[in-house]
Amino acid sequence: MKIEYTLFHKDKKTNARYGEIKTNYGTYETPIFMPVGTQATVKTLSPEEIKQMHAGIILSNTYHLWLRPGADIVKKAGGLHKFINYDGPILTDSGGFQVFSLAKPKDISEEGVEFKSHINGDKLFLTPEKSIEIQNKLDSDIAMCFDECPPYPVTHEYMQKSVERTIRWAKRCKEAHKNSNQSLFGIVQGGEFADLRKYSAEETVKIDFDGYSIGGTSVGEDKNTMYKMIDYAVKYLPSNKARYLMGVGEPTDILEGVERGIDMFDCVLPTRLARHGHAFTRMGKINLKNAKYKEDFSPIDNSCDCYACQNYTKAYIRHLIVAKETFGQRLISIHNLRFLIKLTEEIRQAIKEDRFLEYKTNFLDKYR
RNA sequence: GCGGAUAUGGUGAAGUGGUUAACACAUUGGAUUGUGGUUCCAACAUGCGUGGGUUCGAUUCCCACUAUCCGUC
Repeated sequence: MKIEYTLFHKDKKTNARYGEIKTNYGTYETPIFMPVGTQATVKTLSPEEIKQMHAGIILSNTYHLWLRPGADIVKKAGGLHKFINYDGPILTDSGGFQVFSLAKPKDISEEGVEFKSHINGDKLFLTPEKSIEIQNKLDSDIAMCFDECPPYPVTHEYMQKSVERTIRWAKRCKEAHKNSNQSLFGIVQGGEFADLRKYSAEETVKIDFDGYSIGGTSVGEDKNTMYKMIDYAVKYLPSNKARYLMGVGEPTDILEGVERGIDMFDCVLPTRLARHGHAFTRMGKINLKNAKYKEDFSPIDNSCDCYACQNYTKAYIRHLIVAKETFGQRLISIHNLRFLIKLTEEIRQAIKEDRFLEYKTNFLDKYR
């Protein structure tokens, strides 16, 4: 079956909403944060550890899995869930963002995008139909439309052409998508332009997808611009479908997104920061490599219930990171992901009790 | 004991008779938002073993001393 979104409660003072998403692999409350596992693994972590931190949906990636090991191999394995031994829901990104972010140089035409593999330089051609075909083979629960994610900033003229093309591609994605067990999300683009966000949202909604996401954020714009991009788009999205803000994962931005009516977030930040020794705490982000933690035998965050905080000290984790031991990367990854997941748990509770703004203010008061 | 060589920041190591003494590692900060896990940026020797001398000026030339290394007895 397709996923089903149910809205339970809307905050009285803001657009924040509490709901749930029913999937073939369980039901999950929203707002939700989704860990990213680009290459069919959340870097450094096992599926068991992902489950232990009460994660719901995880992400994987069309582009990366297409190049390696190849969609057919995943299909032969019995689909992504079996291949990676994860029995929770999986969302696959379409490859649109990767084409933009790492497969340069690229040549965008109406048919699709020609670019070079970042692995071996192979000439590749990705189209909406191809992306959907790959995602079908991967057998994820939620597939994303193949879109163009233009850099920031770009002229209104360019963005308009890009948005129109992304809408035509969205139609082709919908047309190519036949899998009744897989949901398909449309993506709203339009950069920082209010009129284009509106146009993109309205046209994408007309095509009728199982959920909608806001793309083209966190590509270098400042935070206020990003919040405006959300505002411009979200008001044209139907309230009975899930809304997904792509690539956003700073605690501050999650709160701002939730306030504006976003249900789903994903971000590489918690795991990437972890690999570089940075950890989220209630008081803000800290750099565990800092010399001041050499003899700090307290956990990363006293109030955290994660495996790392229950068992290990800053001094030890700092040593592991400085010594480039992967166990350190794992411990902080576990902590950072759990931190964001717990944040969304608390957000949901706050929305239920109509005190989201109060919660947000309290959180931001201490954070940073 | 004799002969020879070398002495540059935490480490390895460039370099020059004259403005800011390369670079790398380490260290210390910072960055990172639909992940190219090993990335990027920045700071870091007021001084070139010690003491004299030559020179307008010496880390660079000369002398002594000290230390280290090699050879030799």
